[in-house]
Parts: sequence; structure tokens; C-alpha cells
Amino acid sequence: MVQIGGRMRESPPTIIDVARLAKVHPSTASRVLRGVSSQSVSAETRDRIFDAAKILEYRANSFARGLRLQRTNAIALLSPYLESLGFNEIARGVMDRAAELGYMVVTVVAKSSANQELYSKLMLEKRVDGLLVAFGMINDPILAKFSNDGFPLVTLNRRVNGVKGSVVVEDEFAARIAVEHLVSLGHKRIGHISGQPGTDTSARRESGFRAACADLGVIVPKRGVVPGNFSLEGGRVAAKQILALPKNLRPTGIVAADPLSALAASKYFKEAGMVLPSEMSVVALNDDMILNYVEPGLTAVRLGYYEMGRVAVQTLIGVVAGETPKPYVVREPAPTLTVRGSTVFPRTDVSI
Amino acid sequence: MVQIGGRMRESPPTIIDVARLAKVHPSTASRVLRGVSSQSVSAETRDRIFDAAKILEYRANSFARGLRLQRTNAIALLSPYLESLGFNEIARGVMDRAAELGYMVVTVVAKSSANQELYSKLMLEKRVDGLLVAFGMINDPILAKFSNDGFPLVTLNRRVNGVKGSVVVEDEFAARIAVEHLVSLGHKRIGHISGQPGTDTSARRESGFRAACADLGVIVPKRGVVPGNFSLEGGRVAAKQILALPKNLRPTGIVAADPLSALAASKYFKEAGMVLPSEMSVVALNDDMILNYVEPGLTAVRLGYYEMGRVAVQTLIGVVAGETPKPYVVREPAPTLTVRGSTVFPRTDVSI
DNA sequence: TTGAAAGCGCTAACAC
DNA sequence: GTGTTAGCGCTTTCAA
Repeated sequence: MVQIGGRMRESPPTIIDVARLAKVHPSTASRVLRGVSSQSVSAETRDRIFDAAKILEYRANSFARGLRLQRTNAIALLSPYLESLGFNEIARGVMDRAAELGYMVVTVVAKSSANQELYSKLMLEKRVDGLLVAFGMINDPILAKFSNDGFPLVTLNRRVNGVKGSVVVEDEFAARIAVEHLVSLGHKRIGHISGQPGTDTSARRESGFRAACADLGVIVPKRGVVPGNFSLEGGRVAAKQILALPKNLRPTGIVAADPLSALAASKYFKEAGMVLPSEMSVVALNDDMILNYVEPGLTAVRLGYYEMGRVAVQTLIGVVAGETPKPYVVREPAPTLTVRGSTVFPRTDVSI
Repeated sequence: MVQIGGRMRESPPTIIDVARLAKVHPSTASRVLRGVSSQSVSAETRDRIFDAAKILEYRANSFARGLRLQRTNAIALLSPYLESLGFNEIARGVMDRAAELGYMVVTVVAKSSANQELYSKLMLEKRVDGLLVAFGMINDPILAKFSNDGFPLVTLNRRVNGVKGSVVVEDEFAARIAVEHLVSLGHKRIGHISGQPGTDTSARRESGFRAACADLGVIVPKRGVVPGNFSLEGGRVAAKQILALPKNLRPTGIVAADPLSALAASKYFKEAGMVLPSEMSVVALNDDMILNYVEPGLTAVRLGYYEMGRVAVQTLIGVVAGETPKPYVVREPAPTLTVRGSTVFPRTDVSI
């Protein structure tokens, strides 16, 4: 029940109620309330209709409208996790921009893209107009199929073969910034904890890392690039592998593809008896407030995740409206380095 | 366009398409596909209908169904933030349970409860069946009004005067566990960084803290309870106030209402020259994996946030179905302490 | 400038 | 057992 002006009523007012109160036909009320300019309506009736709508607290039933218009004004945000540092920021960008454009966001956590039932639910049941997908392998036949079937679908912080619409940040450049920072401190052997194997995000960060090292004459030790899976557990495993390298081949600094693996690796190093940061510098791609509160503070490259979320919504809605999907790289804001305690010049007695 | 069996089609199949293919009337198809048992249908026609639906990849249009049935099978999760430690867990519980019950979750970040436009959008436009509200002051006339107006509304991790439906965890008990831990280490003067003033969550944690201190004969110094606002910034301000106390009145241990304020306070103490944890023990209410990676690791009491999210969905859907809303306390899993490095016995030369 | 009528896709009550 | 009918609330021709 909804209380209106002190009275209780059984169900929300419909446009028929508004029309009746304003003494016009529902179609007239509809025209006025939607502000259709092509048809002209006398100022007097318009006022009557607006007044009636206000009195009744009228709001168009989104289902009736959606049924008639064949669109939902909702999009879905699909992600494999909520807890990853950075997802908050992406999600906030998505929700802010969606709200500005009058869209709702349905957030769904899915283990993998192979969730046909989920796609069916969202798209075939016409619950949302399009999908923002924050996961997926480079080769992901399911996603490619859905995209090819004509479902508006944009990948976010990912590129997937066969999916035309994507929004990513400057991952290669961010990796380069991280390498340059370590080099400027005097590091000559640098390792890399990459992300989830099979994801292009990880691949692009790694290729940016390798290109920067090559350009700057940095040695990347054999087995000095290990997968960290964008996770705490992965970072731990990666650290173990790096520590297994003979001391004279071991990197003195590491670029981690993400903060979680960087944190876990740092912890592992310390537990193994290393003194950080002097014996091992660590810099992560993707920043977060919380990195100020770990010890040592984790040096990190901030990426435009919030903006990426915003742009992704914009792109998806464009696709929904019929634009041809295409890949997009968010370059504003540019990646920026925040130096904290985790990166220092290498201890020479170790690095020799 | 949607590809079905190799052909492209303009729009998704409707129940009329299914009926036509199965050579039955749409209403028969509807009955069969919904599995209505009250009406019996011959096995043969049932098979034909299922086959047709499968061939066409038929899925009922949620808008048409929603319009007809007057329900959306969606709920909204309203929260002031996404980035707070703990929200992930709540949200995951909400989404998991909602998915199990066939509901979608619309996540909305709202600055405050005073967002009438938002409520209108969600409820008056009938976009969702009910609201899960993860914020609100104890006295929140807007929320109370909406709840009284008959909108299904359940507060989550909060209680609000005038809103009958709520789901919270054992905040008082968690605070007691934290106090007991510090007492068992030998602390005699304990302070408290409380949460956001005006929220019952903060109030209940504080009252649990005070009750436990009283029961255990612990001294709570005058001005030893300061608001931390559940935030980094608040924790910093709180730490400043605690440090301003004369040394012989200063607590040797602190219970923080949340991890963010605990982290920020700890950082402030260190920056001010204190040696942690020996000069100041800190324990936080609400746990998170990341607390293993700060230095010293933050001792914390884990709360059943995931379960709280699940129960809240269950409760809300009950209210939607007509049950009388009532307050609920999640007691499983019970709050549990994880001791990390941030709590030790007090340094006697300081605490004397 | 406004009204009438049809229909989006579905389901429930009723008829046969 | 299955079909007929009506209508959820809205918008969009088309007609007046």
C-alpha cells in the first residue's frame, strides 16, 4: 500500500488515474509527461496533467513501458569477484555513469563466462539491455558467441577474441612506468608476477613489462616472470618460484600485475627471512588507498579504473542504440606512480 | 538479432511462437512451461511444448510476466559505499541468496537515505519488489516513512527507528570478545574508536564495549571513547584525540569499531613515534583477508557478514510475500577472534 | 490540439 | 485436457 496525501491506496497510480484527474485521454497524458515536442499541447491541459501527476505521485510503470518500448533501461555488470582491489572503483564508475544516463545496474557475480543459464536469464528474458563483462579469457568462445548473436556486450578491463566492444586502460604503459621507476632506483634485474594466464589483461601488462625492460636494457631473468593469477594465493606461489632462483639470477625488484599478488609475495619473502624492501623491491599495477596501510607501503601505479567503468557504460549504451562496437582505451586519467616504501635502490652486496 | 540454430531472427521467440510450433494454444504452453500442477496436461502435448521451447530457446519475457504478475523478481541493494571492507562479503551473501531464489539484485550507491528520487525510481516505477538498505541513521524519518508507506524494506547491518524489518549481526558480543581478548593480555585501560555517530551499528558496538568493560572491571578513560566514523579519515582523527590524553590516562589498548579506522589510527600512532604494538594494542571489529597483510597484522573479530547478506534477502522476500517484518539477529556463524600481531600484553613501564 | 484503438507478451479465470 | 478471453500499463499510430 502506498500512502498519498494521508490516504492509503492499494496500488500505485497509473496513467489512467492521471488522465482521469486531469480530464484528458491517457494518450494525451502520456505525450505530455514524456515531454514529446513533436506534438503540441495547449499550455492549459499540460499544466492540468502535470498537476495531476504530481498530486498522485505518478511514475510510469517500468515494466509496462519496457514491454511496449522493448527496452529495459537496465544493464548488467558481470564480474567473477567483488573483493578484488579495484573492482570497487570500476563498479562505482559504472554505477555513477549508469545513473546519469537513467540506467539501473544489475550486478552479478559469476564464476566464469560459461554460464549460459545466466546469460539466458539476463538477455533472453530481456531483463537488461546489455552486458558489461568484467571477465573472460582471450579465447572465450561463449562470450564470442553471445556477442556475435547480436547481444549488446562490452568487455571491461578485458579484451576477448570475437567480442568487438571493449574498454581497457593503458596496461602496457602502466607496466612501463613501473619498470622505469625500478630502473631509476638502480635495479638491473627485474622480475614480473603476471596475472591470470589466458587473460589479455595479464598479457598486455606482461608485454608492456617486457618491452620496457628491453628498451631500458634491463635483464629479465629466465623464470623471472611467473603467473600470480591476480590473487593472494597466486602471489604466494609466484614468490616461492622467484625465491627458488639462484641468488645471482634472482631479480632485485618485481613488478606485480596487481596489488593482491604483490602483497602476498611480499609477505612470503619476509616469512622466508628476506629484509624488505632492501632485499626486494615490489611495485604493483593498480593502486588502492589500503596500500598506504601495509608495511612497507606498497608502491603502485594508479590506473583509471573509475573512468574505465564510466566509459564502458557509455560504450555499451551506444551499442544498445545500434552503434558498431569497437575497442576503446581509456587514456584519461593517465597512469601515475605513487612511490611508497616498498621500492628502494637495490642492496649492492646482494645484487652483485 | 539472435541466432537460433543457424538462422538469424529479428526478435526473441514469444510464447505464441512456441504454441504455434507445438500446435497448441498459448495458454496451454504457458501452463506447461510454468509447470502448473493443478491443471493436468497430456504427456504428449507436454512433450511437444517442451520440445518447441527448447528448439526456439524460448524464455519468458520478464517484463510481460512482471506486468501481468505485478512483481519484478528483483530487489535493490542500497549502500553508501562499495569500498568499505566487509561490504563485499555482505554483497556476496545478498547476491548468492538472491540468485538461489531467482531474484536479480540492482545495486545502487546512494550518498544518504534522503534520496527520494531514487526510492521513487526503484519502487514507484516498480523496478524492484523490495529494498535492502545498508545504511541509515537510528532516526531516519525518510526510511521510516517509506517503510510505513508499505514498501517492502529491510535494513541490513543497521536498525532504524520505525523500520520493522532489519538484519544485524551480534555486534555487542563481538565487542565483548575484543575486550576480553585485551583483558586476557593484561590490559587495564582500554579505549574505543566507535563508528559513525547516529548509527545503531556504532551504538551497539559501543554499548557492547562498555558493558564488557564494566563486567570485567576495565577502566574506560574519560575521553577514551571517540568516534571514528567507520573510515580511514575518522580513524586518524580519533587517534589524534586519543594521543592527546595524558599518558597516565591513555589506554594501552583500543577496540576499533571497524578495520579502516583501526588501520588509520595505527598509522597515526606510528607516525607520532609510538612503537606498535607494544605501546598500543589495537583490535578491530569485522575481519578481512587483507588484515593479514598490514604490519602488524590486525587482530580482528570476524562477523557473519556473508550470512547476514543471505538472511537479509530471505527476510526481504518474506516481507514482499506479505510476512510481517521483524528484527533479526544473525548468530551463525558466531563472532570469532583472529589474533594477529596488533595485540600484545601492555608494556608495563608505560602502563603504570 | 486531442481522442480512439491496437498491441507489446504474458497469465488467470473461465468455458468447453 | 485444452481453448477463449480479458487485461496488466504503457505508447504509438491513425483519426477527428
